Formats: sequence, C-alpha cells, structure tokens
Amino acid sequence: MSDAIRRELPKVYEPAAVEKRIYALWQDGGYFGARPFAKNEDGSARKPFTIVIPPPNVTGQLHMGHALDETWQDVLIRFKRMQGFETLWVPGTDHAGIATQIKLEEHLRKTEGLTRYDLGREKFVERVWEWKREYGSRIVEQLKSLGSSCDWSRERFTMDEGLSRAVREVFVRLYEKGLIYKGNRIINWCPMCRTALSDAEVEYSEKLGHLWHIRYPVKDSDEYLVVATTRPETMLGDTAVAVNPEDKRYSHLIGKTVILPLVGRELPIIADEYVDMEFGTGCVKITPCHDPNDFEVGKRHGLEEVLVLDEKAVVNENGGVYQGLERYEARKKIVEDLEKGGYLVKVEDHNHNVGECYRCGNTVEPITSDQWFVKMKPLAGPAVEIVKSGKIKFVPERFTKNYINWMEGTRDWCISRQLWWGHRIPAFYCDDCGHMHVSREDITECEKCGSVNIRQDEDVLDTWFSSALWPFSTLGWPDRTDDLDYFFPTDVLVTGYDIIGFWVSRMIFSSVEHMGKEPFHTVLIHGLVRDAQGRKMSKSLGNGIDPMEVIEYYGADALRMALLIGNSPGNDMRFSDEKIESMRNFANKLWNASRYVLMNLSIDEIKLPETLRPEDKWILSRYNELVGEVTSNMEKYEIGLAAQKLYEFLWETYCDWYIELTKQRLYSGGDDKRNAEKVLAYVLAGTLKLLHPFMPFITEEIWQSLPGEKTALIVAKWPEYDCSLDFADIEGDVESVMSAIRLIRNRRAEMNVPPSKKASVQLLTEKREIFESMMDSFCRLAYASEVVFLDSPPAELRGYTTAATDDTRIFIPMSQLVDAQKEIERLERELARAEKDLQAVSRKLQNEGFLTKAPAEVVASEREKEKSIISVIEKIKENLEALR
RNA sequence: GGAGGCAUAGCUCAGCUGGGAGAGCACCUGCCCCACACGCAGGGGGUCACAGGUUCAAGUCCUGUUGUCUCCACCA
Repeated sequence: MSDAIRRELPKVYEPAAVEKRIYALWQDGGYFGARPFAKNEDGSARKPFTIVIPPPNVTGQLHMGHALDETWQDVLIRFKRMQGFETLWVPGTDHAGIATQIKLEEHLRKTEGLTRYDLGREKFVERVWEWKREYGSRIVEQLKSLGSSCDWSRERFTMDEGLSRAVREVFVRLYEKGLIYKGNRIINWCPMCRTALSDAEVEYSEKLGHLWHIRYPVKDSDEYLVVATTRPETMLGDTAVAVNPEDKRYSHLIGKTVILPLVGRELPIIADEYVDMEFGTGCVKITPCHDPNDFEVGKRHGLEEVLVLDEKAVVNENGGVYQGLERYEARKKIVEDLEKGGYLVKVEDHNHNVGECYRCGNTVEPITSDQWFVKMKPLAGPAVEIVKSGKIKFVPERFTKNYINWMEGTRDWCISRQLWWGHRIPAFYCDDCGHMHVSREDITECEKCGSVNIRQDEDVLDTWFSSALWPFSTLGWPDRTDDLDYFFPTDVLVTGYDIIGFWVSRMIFSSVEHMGKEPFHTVLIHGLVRDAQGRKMSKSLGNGIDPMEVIEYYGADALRMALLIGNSPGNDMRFSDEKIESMRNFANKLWNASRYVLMNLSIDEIKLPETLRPEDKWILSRYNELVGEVTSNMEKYEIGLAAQKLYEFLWETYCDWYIELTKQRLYSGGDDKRNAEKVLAYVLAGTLKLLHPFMPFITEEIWQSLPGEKTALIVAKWPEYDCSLDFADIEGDVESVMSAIRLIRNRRAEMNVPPSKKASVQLLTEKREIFESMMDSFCRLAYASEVVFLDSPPAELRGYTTAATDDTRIFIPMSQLVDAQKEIERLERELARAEKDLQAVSRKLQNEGFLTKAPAEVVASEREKEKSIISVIEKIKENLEALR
C-alpha cells in the first residue's frame, strides 16, 4: 500500500480526497474514545486530560467562531493524546431555548402560516424535537469535517435524560437551600419573544430619542414640578415624584402631592438620594413597575405599584383610556394629549441607551413580573475566591479581572422564561389549597391537602441554567460515575471572551456549589474572528465566511492553520482569502517535501545512521531545538507561536536548506545516500508529529506512507528534547558555509547572473575543512563550476567580485560582468555599513555599566559579535586595497 | 461613569521571562534548477503612536497624552 501511494502521490495536495478517509481511519481505530482509569503499558496509571466542548446550538451551523474554538481545543487534545494522556473531549449540543424556539416559529410562520399558539404547547414542543432530530446532526458532521477528535460515544445534549435530571437536581437543591426563590420583581421583558430575560441577555445600544419635559401640577397650589422622561407612556404607572433630600428648591414640597396629568391620580412628592440634583430639573417621576431604579425607590418608600403594560407591551386596564394601545402608539397619543392639555413644557433630542433582546433585537421593557431567581450573593463569593486562590487561571491573565468584576457586580439571576422549549421548572401548584411543591419527581397529589388538582409551573429555565452544569452533568452527575471520578475536574475550557458572563462564571459557581471543586483549572480565552475589514462576521451583514466552504475548497488543515498561526489568546483576528491561501500553500509545501523524500527512500525503517555528516548534525540540532520550543509553547498555550515556528522550520530550515544540502548525496547512491535518507526521514517524521495537532489530516496521510511505522500518527509519541541530538558545536561551521552560499547568491543576483551560468569560486578560508566536507552541496547551491582554495588572495583583483564573512574571503572571477570602479564603490558601502555596526557594539563594550552589570553571557556574545564584525571589516578592507 | 484591549514594514499581524526588529501578503529583480510556479534565489521598505521615567540596556516594565475598539454600569 505504501509503495502504491508513494508512486501515485499527486503533485498538488488534494485535501478533499484525503480527509474523509483519514477521519474514518481514526474513528475505526477507536482513537477518540477515552477510558476512565486507563493504564499505561507498564501498568502505571494514565493521567486524564479533559475538555468539554462549548456546546453549539443544536440546530445551528458551524461558523468561523466555532471553527476557531474547536480548532484550539483539538490542538490541545491531540497534543496531550500524543503525550500519553488519557484524553477525553466531550462533545455535545445545547438546546438553546430562545434561539431554537424563534427559529422554529419563523419556520412555521413561513411554511405553514402558523404561530406556536395555533399549535399549542405540546404539539409545538413535539415539532421542536422533530426539528432537532432533523438538523441536530448537521453541526456534529461539520465538527467532524474540521477534524475534531471528540469522543462521539459520549455526545450529550442539554435536554437529554441525564442532563435534565442534573438540571432538576440542581434546581431542587438550590431551592431547598433558599438560593432559588420566586418573587414579583422587576425584570427585562421582551414583548416579541414574550418572555423574561436575564440581565446578561439584554444588549444596550445608543439611540437618538427624545426627552419630554412634563409639568405635574402641585395639588392645591399654583406651583408645579417639571419631570423629564424618555418614555412618556410609563407615566400611566407613576406613583410618586422624587426629589433629592438636599435640594433646597423643592424641600418645601416634600410630603405634598402632585396631580398626574391625563390620569388625575395624586402622587406623593418624596425625597430620595437616588435623584441627581444636577440632571434635568432635579425631579424624577417614579414608575416602580417599569423602571429598575424606580422599583427600588418604590420598595424603599412603600409606593403603590401600577403595572400598565401587558406581555405584548400593550397598555392594560390600568391605562384608562389608553388601554389597548401598543407602547409606541400610546406614547404618541399621550404626547399629543399632554400638549393639548398644556402639560408639555418642551421636547429635546436625547441620546440614550436602549436595551435590546439579544436574540430578536427588539426593545425590551422593564416590567414587574412573577419570576424565579437565583440568589447570587452566596454563590458569587466562593466563585470569586476560587479564582483569586489560583485554582482557576485565565489565559490571558487579564480576563481574571473581567470575570471578578462580573461576578461581584452581578445581581440575582432571573432564570424563568415564558417559553415552551426548555427544561420545565419543577414547581407544582395545588389549585385547591395553593400550596407549592418543588420536587425531584413529578407530583400528582398535593402533599398538603391531598388534592389531585395539581399543575406544573408553565415556565422553563434559562438555557444557561443547564449549560452552567455542563462540565459535570456531561460526565454523569448527579450519579457518581467512573467518568466523573476520573475525568473531573476537567482541565482546560476554551471559549471566547464574549461569554465569560453568560457561561464561564456560571459554570464556576455551579461547580463550586455542587461539586465543591473548580470545573477546570484553566480558561483559555480567544477573540472573535472578523472579516478582512475587521468587521464582526454576521448574518445580517452577509460578510460571514462559511468554514465548510473553506474546508471544501482549501482543506481543513489549511483552515486550521489559518485560524491558529500568529493568533494570540484573547485577541481578535481577521480572516482573509490571502491567509487561507498561504496556508493552503504551506500544506502543499509539506506535501511536496514529503513526496520528494518518499520518492527517494529506499530504507524500510526510520532510524538515524551511525555516521552523521555536518549538515545532518545541523538539521538534527535545529530539529531538536524546535521540539523543545514547540513543546514549551504548547504547554503555555502559545499555540500561534508554536504554529509559526513549525511553519518556518519546515519551509525554510528543512526544505530550503536541508533538502537542498542533501540532494547531491541522494543522486550519488551508496551509504552516503542511505544515511541522508535516514536523516531526511527521521526529521520529516518528527516534524509530522509536531505538526499533527495543527494539521491532522495531511500529516496522518503522509505518515501512513512512511516506512516502518505501524501505529497511526494520532497516537504516536510526542517527541521529547534529546540531548544526544544537540550538536551546537557544529552548527556554527555549517552556518559558515551557508553564509558563504548566501553571499555568493547575493553577488550573482545583483549582477543578474542566471543560475545556469556557473562560475569558479575561490576561497581563502579559516574553515577549509567544513567547506571540503560539504563541497558537492556548496557547488550546487552557490552555482560554482569549481572551488579553488587559496593560501593568499589573488595577485590581481580586477575582474573579480568579492565578499567576506568573518572567517572566509570569497573571490569570483567574472571579468565580463565586473566593473572595477563599481565594485570599489559597492565595497565601500559595505564597509561603511559594517563600521556602523561595529560602532554600536563597541560603544556597548566600552560602557562600564554594561560590562559590570549585564549578565556575563550577554557580554560574551557582544564580544563575539565585535570580533566577527572586525574580522569582516578587515577582509573587506583587504579586498578594497587589492582593487585600488 | 467604571474596566480593559489595541497603536510595530503599503496591508494583516507575531514578538513568551527587557539585550538580533520579524512573518505572511503586496512590491521590485532574476529563474519552469530532475519535490513543489500553491514554487526557487535575491532585494527594497519600519524614530516599534507621542511625551516622560526606571535600567548598563526598553517595541518589551512604569506614568501621562492622543487615537481606536471592546466589555460592564446606566441619570429620569
């Protein structure tokens, strides 16, 4: 098989043909599956490494944000798997309450002209399940085509049986501890979704509105107060007017009443610190049922609560003649009537922040309503502590502050939603005696009066209530399972900074509360993927790039690399065609380098040869350094850096230099050829391992063609830094030859000499030995027809072009191309440049402070540098002298 | 109002614990050299936003300024 592939490897890498086959190979091999309490071959316990996926919406489609998120996770999982950890990546999907419900409602409206109310709750929910069955696998398939090595046997859904049990258990526990309560409080209400929202689900955007100034006459007086409002319709629910207690302008009126225009209700004038004397007139109308601050004021002063809007934001029976008007119609009518009645003082343009539903985008109304809440204070404290203690680390570190601010500032969490799709609240009401049961099991009979007139609470829970439990509910909690014992706490959570409040914080306090432990030790935060212009990718802008199309056209590996390379945690990135193309090119480069090596391979086992030539030692040494650096980068989550180093090593070090340096040997045959093959294959194999977490498909495909290997690359052992491959002492020698080659190429390029025109090269060098041992390669790469070693410079330098490194003077006779005068000028420029460099170094070395305070190795390296520059300068000078 | 990010080559961005200013793309020159034109060789191009400070040494640490983006809070 491997011979066949070797011969048939196409010239251009074709990802589509490879990826499906390779993914099947991994799945059939069972490499994704994790076993609790697994043992190593020697019988020792294997360490677990666990990631739970941020569950995408079950009916959603993969977008670039997911692609980035999943790729980072897969890189970590594959890296740890190769390092010998028992890795578990738990996949799954979220029922996404509002999002999914809205999606289906839209679908129903478009295709059948029905609303959810036409169907009724039971039928509607059944339709959502059907929808889920139909589309739920789509995103899972998309994850697979990215290469995600999840343990699919453990796939979970937030509404499957086990997770629903966890949700119910948590609800009941918190209720029994008094940490969940039901109350009539002010909440954010979306009139389109007709549900309550949590604070986190409201997004604010600045909009130009108006500030209406309205006159409220003081009862039995000629005086009046002027209040300002951005929402005149809420005046129907006013139950007081407040002023600041320090405000001398109004102190005489405190305790009196005003008459509410259009309504006629008498409102007390109260004093409250909340009022800012500087803003507007210093008088505030108080509407406890429709403004969160007013609600607090109302509680402090025992004010009447008048709710004037219903669940569709239509004025209700408390709105008198305005009943039945939608909120904006009511606003218009009320403003007209105020004007007619002479109550309207003025109207100003006013920029203010309007809260919008994060799912449907409509303006939310603050209204009082019966809802369920999680009491946050007792939960937030320990959740802050566990982060401060260092048991959970954010990467990058700055997001710690972000988290702590969120946690400390958070108010009670409104968890009830007036939706149909979700976990129904396990509260049961007795219609006869009014008793409420909160129970783990469904109730059919009232525990208090025995009545069977029992109904369950209509509301469902906030989607995030179930995702908050994800790290342990997916492992079997509330049962005590092997998975839970072995894999929990999980290790790294990978997610975007945009859901720290929604999700990360809630997982942390939930885990601390119910598991008594942190859910993970590291939160790896990434930024958003933006388009080439830096805009957020969104459906409405139509600027989203579909990762599936990218995969189809360029391959999953190219997509992954494009998302990884040069990206650093917490920072947004731009995604562009150029980037993906350059990564496709990189994949192709790897492909062709491998194809070349495989074509030339006659060995049947990858093993280093007994004797190594200098360039072999050089590449092994460089490779070995790479192993150390990449491993250390990975451990510090510097994935983008690691990717970049691999890119450079493979392309520049391995392909552009090592492959070129060994070509002559491969053509020559014999032991020398076989030794070169061995080193080429060894380094290629090692690089494939290092690259595998980043580009799993192409590396596995190539790996399968390598001789002698039995196991799949996905479970190959991650390379370790190897002291026996450290040939630092010889690196300098090889670099000397490389420097000479570069200079010669440079000289030729400047004179536009084509590679086909070879020239004689004469060397006066301190390192004759290394040049001699690399003679064939040197000639090839320096386009030399012959190399002559000199003991002294040529007597006459006219007609030569020259160059110098710190150990070698190079003379190339090119009489027809070299103008002696121009050559002199060029050398003078070079000399000037070198002398400038020398000055900089010498200045440092003459600085007393530098010599005494800088680390010895830094001083030593500066001395080396000085010596080297001096040596180059001397040689340039000699060349110049000879020319003049 | 509070917090934070970013400001480095024409564009997009790396630069980890202070000591060489870098990559990709674009650009210029020359090359189809028996792995790759999705390529090879060579090259130009940067007061690392600005002003101070710490240090022998600062793109890298500290302070301030300007510009820009984001998150949180929300004053009617």
